[in-house]
Amino acid sequence: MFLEFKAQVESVLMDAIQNAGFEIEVSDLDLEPSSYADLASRAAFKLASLQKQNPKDLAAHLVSELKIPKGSYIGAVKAVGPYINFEVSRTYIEKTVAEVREKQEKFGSGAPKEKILLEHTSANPNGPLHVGHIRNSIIGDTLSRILRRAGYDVEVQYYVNDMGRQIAVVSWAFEHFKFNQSRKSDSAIAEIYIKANAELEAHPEHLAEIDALMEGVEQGDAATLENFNTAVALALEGIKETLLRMNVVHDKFVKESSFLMSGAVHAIVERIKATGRTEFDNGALVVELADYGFEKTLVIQRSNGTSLYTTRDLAYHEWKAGQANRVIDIFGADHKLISGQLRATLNSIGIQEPEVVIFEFVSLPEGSMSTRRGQFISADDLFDKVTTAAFEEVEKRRTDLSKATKLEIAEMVGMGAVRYDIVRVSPEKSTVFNWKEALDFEKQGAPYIQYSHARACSILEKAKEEKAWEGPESEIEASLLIEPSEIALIKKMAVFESVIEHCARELKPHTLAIYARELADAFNQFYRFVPVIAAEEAKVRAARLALVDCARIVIANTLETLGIGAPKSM
RNA sequence: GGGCGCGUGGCCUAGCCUGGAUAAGGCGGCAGCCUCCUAAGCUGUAAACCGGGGGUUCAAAUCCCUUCGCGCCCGCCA
Repeated sequence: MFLEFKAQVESVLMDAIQNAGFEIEVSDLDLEPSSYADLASRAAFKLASLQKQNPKDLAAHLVSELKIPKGSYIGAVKAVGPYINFEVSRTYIEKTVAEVREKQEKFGSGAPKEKILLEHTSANPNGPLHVGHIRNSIIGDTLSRILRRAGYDVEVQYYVNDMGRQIAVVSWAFEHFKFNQSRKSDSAIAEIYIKANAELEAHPEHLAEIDALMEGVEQGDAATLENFNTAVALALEGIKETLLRMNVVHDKFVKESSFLMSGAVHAIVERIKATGRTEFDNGALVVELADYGFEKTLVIQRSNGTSLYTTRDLAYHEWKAGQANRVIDIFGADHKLISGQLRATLNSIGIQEPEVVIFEFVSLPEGSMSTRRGQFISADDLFDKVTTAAFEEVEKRRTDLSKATKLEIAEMVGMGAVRYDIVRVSPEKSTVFNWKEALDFEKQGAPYIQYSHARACSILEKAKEEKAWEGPESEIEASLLIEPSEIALIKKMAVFESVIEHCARELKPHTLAIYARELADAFNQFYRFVPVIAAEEAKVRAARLALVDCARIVIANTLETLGIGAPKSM
């Protein structure tokens, strides 16, 4: 709805500018929402410098030239100083309500678009996911949900490192340490992986055994492969469980080894060699990328002839490029350089490069996290503590509910809090994990938004019980929705689609988190100031109930896009 | 040493790309609001010269230069 409004403002304003005898680009209209107007134009500033005239006079002049067609989404227009302020019309308000009621869970969705292949998480299967990994999962999953809502056909993949050095260490660890069957499989893997690393550090003479294992896999040795697979499967089983609890789902788990087996790794190395930008450096095959701005060469083959992660990743990206129109990767800040080199190398052989979203690190007060050193807070641990804290909150507030219901709510609230807490911060900000904040269900969090959803549901439920509501299909007079907080709420709902569109274009999921909070703010203020069930007139009550239903829908759609549960009661 | 990112009230963040109207929100502080649809809510209030310095511009948190601080990277690891 908002996008149509904006288009109308653009068209009307461009006409006025033309009628006034000026010329300007649409982008110079500088249309932005502000606290003064639904859309404000700063075109007068631009024209002022071109025409050498006072921007105030220009703004007033342009407003006098404006012609607003009947039934337009544009209501009042005012020149305030150099600004031209546009308000939406009643038509806009009432159509928004009608559109939400009609489209329901589809409200805010865009038209079908091309296929996108999005890769996220892809953590090494050498232990459980920790709080650093889940920033990747949550950014990636939220982005995939945003893109789907925007209309893209999104396939989500997890790239499984099933043959790197770390996995060789895990495999080696299996033969030297006892695997604890009673623990969650990924944690048990981490346990022996940490021991193995300590052992290898103390006795570096064993490192040759790791190299031997890696060569075995590279050459397709059945027994070694089998051992690697067992280790990877165990770790992955636990990781998948953790992802599922976060409401994160991957369509495919793609193994690195498959590209070696298929010959794709060998083929792409040959293709890179054919560009003439490779050379041997102490026996290793390296790619020269100075013309792409990289001082260091990129090693794509060890001197013993085996491939590296990067080599297999090149083959993986070649394959991905053939599967979709766009390829998006979510990587941690430690991948900045390597992903740049990867892109450059792909570009040099004419393969479509991925769009890379980089997020900065989550560290602990005592330093950065490391699975190898055993210094990390596992995601499972965080989830358990958060849902326990949420359960205590529910217990305090709702003595009327069964334990099962309270547990269900606590799970939604706790996991929602985790997801929201991570997604609300823009990815380029590095953060320090803090237990106190993680366990604090503050207003700027998922519980606040979930609570506004529960309140909306509760009003509708009560109205149904009291037979005061004819249900979502009832005829209403939207013209009765005139309270300031009603209008503010409707305007907030109307921009949902444009927020989705913006997040999808910029690949910035945190903007949606901020919108969710603002939407909840708008609903809570409406809730506070406008009686619904207690409304005097039946027609007004019906219109307000319909509005509550709309708010319920848009809040639920927003939460769904954030991958956060929308409890009907809490 | 080089590259990239970040630096906004006591604390955590939004805004920066695409410069413009009082720098926005939360936590914490202070003062209020439950005979009324769930107080995980609402209202009010104090608190920031947007790390420092310089520049561009009619206009800079936003762009440019410089400097300081923090994070990440600069492996035949991933």
